[in-house]
Amino acid sequence: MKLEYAAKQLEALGNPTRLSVYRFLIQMGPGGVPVGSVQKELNIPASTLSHHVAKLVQAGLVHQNRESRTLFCMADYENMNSLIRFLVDNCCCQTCAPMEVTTPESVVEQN
Amino acid sequence: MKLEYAAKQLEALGNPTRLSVYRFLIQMGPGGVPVGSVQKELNIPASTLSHHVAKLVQAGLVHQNRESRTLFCMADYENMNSLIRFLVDNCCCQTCAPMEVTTPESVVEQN
DNA sequence: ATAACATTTCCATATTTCTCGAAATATAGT
DNA sequence: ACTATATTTCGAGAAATATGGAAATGTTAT
Repeated sequence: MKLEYAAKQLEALGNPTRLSVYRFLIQMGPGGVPVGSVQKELNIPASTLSHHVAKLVQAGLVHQNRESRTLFCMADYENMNSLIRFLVDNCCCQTCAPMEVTTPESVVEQN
Repeated sequence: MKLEYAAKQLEALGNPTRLSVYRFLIQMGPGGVPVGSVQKELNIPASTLSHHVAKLVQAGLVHQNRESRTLFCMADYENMNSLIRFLVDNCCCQTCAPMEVTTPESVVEQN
């Protein structure tokens, strides 16, 4: 993964509101949740939330999937795994007892 | 680790310049490097670099250690490990084949 | 004391981010 | 057509970030 791309994802997560949104999406599982549910659950004004979600989508950390009137949001597990791998490979002590990270083989280096 | 603290660290890393500084510090090993070396190596004006380093220090990701005239900077491995653990525990697919992360037992939950 | 060196702080500017109400858009039901 | 629902876009202000030259600080050597 390119450093610029990783930085963009880290920046997207580097805001308490967005990080809590992302965590919530993870907690809600791969099926995703309507934006409105996030809004009510975390008590974020609709337009503010929309901006934050857009930023997460732009960074490739969240997907959206329209189902008639409701827009479902879901965390992108693979991109998150790639990001964590970037951190482990590039930003972790190399000589220390290594952090062993096992990922499903579906997670491939990309971007 | 508290979400706000994790967000602060992610924000600190979420800038290409700072991320490259941090990566460089990691690469240079636990002994640390003078600020000036970072400056020359990565070609960042002194005052700009100083600001960025300060932000990394504030986030607890970098330590500084003065040795006469030169100020050595070194990555904080433990806090980085805690951050990665936060991401794995809170922001990763819980039902997927889990990412197994083994850390030295010295790494303890903090903040 | 003065000079050289390493780094930070001061300062100013340009840019970006964050916030959120109001209006717009898009979809579905009556 | 009209209404209700779900979400985004517009617009605008306040705050924060990023950048870097110049001056200040602290340290060592002469």
